Amino acid sequence: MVEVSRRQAIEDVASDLFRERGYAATSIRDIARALSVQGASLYAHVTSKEDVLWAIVDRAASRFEAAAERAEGEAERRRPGDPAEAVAALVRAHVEVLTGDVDESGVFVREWRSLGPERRSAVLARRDAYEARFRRHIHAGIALGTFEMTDPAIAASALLSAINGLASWYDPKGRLPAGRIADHLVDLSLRMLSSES
Amino acid sequence: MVEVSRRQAIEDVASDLFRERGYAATSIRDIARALSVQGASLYAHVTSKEDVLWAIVDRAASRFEAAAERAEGEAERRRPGDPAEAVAALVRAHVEVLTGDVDESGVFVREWRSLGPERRSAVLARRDAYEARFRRHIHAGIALGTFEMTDPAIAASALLSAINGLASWYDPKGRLPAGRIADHLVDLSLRMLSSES
DNA sequence: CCTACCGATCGGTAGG
DNA sequence: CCTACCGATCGGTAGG
Repeated sequence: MVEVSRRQAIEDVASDLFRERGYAATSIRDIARALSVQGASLYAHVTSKEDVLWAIVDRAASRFEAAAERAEGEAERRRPGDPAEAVAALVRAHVEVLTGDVDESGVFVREWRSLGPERRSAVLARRDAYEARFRRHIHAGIALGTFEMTDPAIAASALLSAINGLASWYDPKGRLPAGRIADHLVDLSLRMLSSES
Repeated sequence: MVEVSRRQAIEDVASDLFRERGYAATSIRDIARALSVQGASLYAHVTSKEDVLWAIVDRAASRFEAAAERAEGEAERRRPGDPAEAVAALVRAHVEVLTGDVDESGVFVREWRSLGPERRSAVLARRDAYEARFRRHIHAGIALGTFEMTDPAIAASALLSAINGLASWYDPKGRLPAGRIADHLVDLSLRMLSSES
């Protein structure tokens, strides 16, 4: 990857290390070593270690939000008011963001708890708003009879957990390409929700 | 909870803290403070910090394995060769272990990566063997036509991720009791797999 | 981006 | 279970 800035290079290396060993177990000097500079030199580009984590988590969150927004819009254009179409689009978009940058997404999924109190609760609120997209379509699908009666909150949590698990086992050089995995997860998700009529 | 031993008290407090802040972000002195003793005093009962993590992870793994073994046995006794019955029993057993001790299970699900290389790969192997139980029943169900055609490895990963997500959001004092949550997750799991015939 | 350095904290040991 | 202490490492600053 071509680095546009030193700051970006730091965040890329940090994403890799944070995902691999976790934020707390990664030191500023670990990041610096991977860039062949002294630890103290990083402070010319970042103000704190948490600052780097925040940049990664915030960018990942924005990517997920933007992709979901676009996916919902396109689903609505294709099949207005169709909850299955909307959920399928959301799942596919989520998988695409996740497989598009495993490091960044993995840090977002697993390491946001290491943020300070205000940022942590800000992330929690954004995650809840994101999950609410799924809850809304599940709720609508139940009302329409497209989806089986179920608890929308549990179904949405289970569904998102299922696809977020990908962050732990997806391997870009693995058996299946990202597109095929997305197909499978869309199928599994819809089957989990759909009524059998 | 009545503590049977000082060692057990240490592990209980450590489970709580490891789950809350993560292993790397929790110091031996944090654990000691929660027990109102000096940090160095803990070393009369444990040989290292990783030793404590290992005890927690190993015990949790054993609980999941034992529960799964029993669940498969009972399912086979009730409905021999019925993959749906087996998966339902496995999911229910898993949820019961998880909700039975959120701290221990949460550490097992999230913090096993902090173990040293040998222990980490031992845990990975046990997790794979555990997941293989699900894969086997899914494979059998597809062969029988009970389950929809799908990739058993992806389906098993997705299913386990979905229920493991519980470790992140289950609240013993929450809206729904553990039993009701288990019912929902069993339903969602079977629906995810079952063919619509 | 470097050297030099700060105070704090880490996991762990010695010896009682 | 305590006091006293070890060497190592931590995030971060000063001053160039």
